[in-house]
Amino acid sequence: MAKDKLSERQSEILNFIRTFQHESGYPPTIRQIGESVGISSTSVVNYNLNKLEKGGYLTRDLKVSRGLRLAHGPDALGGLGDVLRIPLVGRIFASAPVPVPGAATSFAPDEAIEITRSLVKDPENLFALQVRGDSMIDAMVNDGDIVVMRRQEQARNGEMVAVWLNEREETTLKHFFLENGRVRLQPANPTMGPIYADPANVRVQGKVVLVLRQMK
Amino acid sequence: MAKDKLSERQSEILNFIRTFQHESGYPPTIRQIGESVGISSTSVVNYNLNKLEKGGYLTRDLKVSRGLRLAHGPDALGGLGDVLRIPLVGRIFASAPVPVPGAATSFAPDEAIEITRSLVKDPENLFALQVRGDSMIDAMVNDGDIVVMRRQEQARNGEMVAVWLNEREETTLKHFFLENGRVRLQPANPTMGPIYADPANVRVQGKVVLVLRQMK
DNA sequence: CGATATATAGAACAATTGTTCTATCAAGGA
DNA sequence: TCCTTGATAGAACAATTGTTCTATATATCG
Repeated sequence: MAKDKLSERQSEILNFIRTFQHESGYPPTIRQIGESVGISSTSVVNYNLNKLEKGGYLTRDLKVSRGLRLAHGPDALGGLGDVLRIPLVGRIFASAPVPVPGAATSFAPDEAIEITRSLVKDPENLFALQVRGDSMIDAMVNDGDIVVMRRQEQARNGEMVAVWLNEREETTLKHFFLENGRVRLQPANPTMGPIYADPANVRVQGKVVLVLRQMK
Repeated sequence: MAKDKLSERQSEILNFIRTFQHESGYPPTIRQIGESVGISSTSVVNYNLNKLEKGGYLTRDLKVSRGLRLAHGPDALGGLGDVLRIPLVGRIFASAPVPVPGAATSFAPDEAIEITRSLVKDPENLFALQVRGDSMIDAMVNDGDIVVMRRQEQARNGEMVAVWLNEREETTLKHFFLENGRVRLQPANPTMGPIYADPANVRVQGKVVLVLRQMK
């Protein structure tokens, strides 16, 4: 059972939650819902909320006060349609590998940047890093710049990736090319030459999808 | 006392609230805030929240669990409305002045880029240009990059501006410094030296506020 | 009819959560 | 030096709030 049609009461509940959330900035309590809909018993509200959750109309967080949110539907609360919030997971500099966030890790970064979805084609697996130092100027990336990356271990020819070079023990941002069994890493700065490396010594850590430089 | 500058802790708190609200759909509790920022005492969190409310950064509803919301600012509860649509008015290259859009001109560009308001501090008089050619690599700006500029004829020291140099007949992006009656234009690339010019021969066309580079 | 599922009420409970009070410590000012 | 202010900690308290349990009524189905 997924989407049953709503009872009159359940519609009222949804409606009230929507209004309350909009006006208060946070969801109502069970008792507030009951009061607005004319239910004296908290258990009945709870009962209906569970129904609504089963129906996919909202999500609940158990044991959490006001722990519910409307499903992202026609006019969901957040409405964050075209704004992506990308975790700023750390710094990137030449002398250390990229701090790639773990796959299933539900980390909670206290910092994040927001960009419009239109700036990237695929919003999956993105994270952001701030560049530390001048070591990546050959990638046209300056101290303080923010690079948005997608986590991936494989690179296709021509993509700009962050790689860790075992031999040199450094992280660098380069355009990646696999040619005749060796890797050519081409700086973005057209005035500079490529470096070559053995594929075994190159570890791709992510693909650069966006570089942001904010001026003071 | 209205708008004091925030302490490090208070910034963290605001940041956490923003992130939490975004991810959960409702605000955090006092104890959740304390935990995330590293405060063991609920009274200290309460203390800082009151400070923040006095400063106008958020609103609180007394005696209400999770009863706080961020002030309608950079990204208030909804998060919507903080997307700026910036007209892409043309190309910028070395051999021509910047195509600055007219002041009151209500032009209707067919192209535009969208960015979140949080990426710029003042959303007034912005326009965007796409860089053509490799002539601005000394400004760490590559062919294809998009520069977002604010229209202005005056520059303050240290700002990165687009200037037209009468003598050389070229447009360039440099950090601007007025020193002892002459203009020093400093490339963003720290490995390159400045050029000097007579103020009469330097025409500031706009201030660079953001550089965007999208990777294929 | 009897059985089962649905919807509702009321009450009690336990956990969550905001508030308040006292105390400590450092930095200035009088 | 003493006193005030700002910032922090800890604990205790009281209100809020989600959960659970029992009970009742109504319907539907065999």
